[in-house]
Amino acid sequence: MAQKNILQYIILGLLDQEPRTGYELTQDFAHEIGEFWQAQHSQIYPLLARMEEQGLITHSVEVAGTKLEKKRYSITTEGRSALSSWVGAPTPTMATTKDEFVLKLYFVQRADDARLPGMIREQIAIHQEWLDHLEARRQLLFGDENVPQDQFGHYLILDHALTREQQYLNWLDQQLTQLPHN
Amino acid sequence: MAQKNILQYIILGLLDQEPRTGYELTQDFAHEIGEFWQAQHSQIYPLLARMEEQGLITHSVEVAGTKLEKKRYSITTEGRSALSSWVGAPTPTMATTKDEFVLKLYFVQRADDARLPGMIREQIAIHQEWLDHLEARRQLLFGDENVPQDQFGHYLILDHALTREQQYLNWLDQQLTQLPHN
DNA sequence: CCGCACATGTAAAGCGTTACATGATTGC
DNA sequence: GCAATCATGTAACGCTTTACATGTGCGG
Repeated sequence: MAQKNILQYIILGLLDQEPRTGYELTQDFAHEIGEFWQAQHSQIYPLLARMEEQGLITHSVEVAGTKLEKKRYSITTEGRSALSSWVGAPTPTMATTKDEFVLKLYFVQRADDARLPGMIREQIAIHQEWLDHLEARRQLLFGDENVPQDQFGHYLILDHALTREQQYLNWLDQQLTQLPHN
Repeated sequence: MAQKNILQYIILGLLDQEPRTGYELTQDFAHEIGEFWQAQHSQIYPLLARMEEQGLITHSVEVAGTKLEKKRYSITTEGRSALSSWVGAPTPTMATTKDEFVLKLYFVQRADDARLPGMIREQIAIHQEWLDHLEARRQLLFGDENVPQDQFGHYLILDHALTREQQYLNWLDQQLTQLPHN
C-alpha cells in the first residue's frame, strides 16, 4: 500500500555501485540523489536491517580509530537480481510533484494582486541558488565533458535537473515581467 | 510534523471560491487540482471534520430527494484569515519531485544499455498523453484567451504544467536521439 | 579540549493510499 | 428493477518527517 518501497531499490542501486555505510547513503540522499528522492537516516537504518533480513544485502564491520564501528553494506546476488528487475520493469506512474508555491498561485485570483511580484521574486531567488549549485556540481563531476560513457546515468539526471530548473526560472522570469504595470 | 497539512489550505482555497460538499471536493482533486495535488475522499472527510472543529469551516445540511443528506461546507472568517496568511507567507521549501523513471536512469550506468531506448519511449508516450490532456484542458477553460484577468491563478498553474511537460518531453526526445548507434 | 563532522540507532506523529463498508438517487 | 453515480464515512497499513538519544574521531 501507500507506495511501493522505491527507496529500497535506490539503496540497492547505490550499493551496486560500491559498498557503502548507512551514513554514506544518507549523504548521497542529501547531495547526489536529493533532486529526485529524499530520505533521512531514520528511514535508512531500519530499512537496511530489513533488507539484510531479506537477503538483498550483507554487511561487514569496519573499525575506525579504536572503537567506532561502521557497517559497510554490499549488495548480494539476490539483491542485484531484484535491482535489475526493478530497472527493467515498466514505469507507468508519472513523476509526482508537490509544489506548494504553485498551489498558492492557484488561489491568487487576480493578476493585479499586490502579493504576486514579491512571491515570484522569492521563488526566483531560491531556484537561482539551486541552479547555481547544480551547475557547480556538473562542473565538478564532469567538467566540460560532453556525454561521458562512464557514469552515464549520473550525467543524465544531473542534466535533467539542470534543464528543469532552468525552465522553471525562465517561467518565473516571464511571469514576473508580464504582470500588469510592472 | 511530517508535512504541514497543505491539503487543509487547498480545501480552504476551494471553499473560498464557493461552498462545496466533500464529494465535490473529491471531484476537484480528481480533475482540476489533480495536476498539482492528490487527495482521496478518505483523507478529505476526516479532515473536513477536524477543520470544522477548529472553526475554519462550517457546514449546512442539504437534503436531496427524500433522505440523502449532503453537508455543504463553507469557509468562515477565521478560515479566510488562515488561508490568507498561508498564501502571504514565504514559501522557502522548493518543490519536491519523486520521479521513479529518472531514478532508474541513474542506475543505468552505460549509454549503450539495451534497455534505454524502450524505457525512454515508454516515458515519451506517457508524457505526450499528459501534455495532450493539459492542452485540451487549457483550450476548454481559456480558449485562445491570452492572459485572463479572471481565474488568473488557474491560468498560471495550467501554463506552468504545460511548460514543464513540454520541457520534459523535449528532454526525453533529445536523450533518445543522442543515444549511441540509434 | 573543544567543536564539528562522523556514525548509528529509536520513537512519535502525521501523511497518503488502498480497502472495507453502507446507503440513496437518477436514468434507463 | 438495475446499474452507474452520488454521497459519506472508517480501518489498516506503509511511507516520511521530526525529534529524541548516544557516542566516536579528528583537526585546530
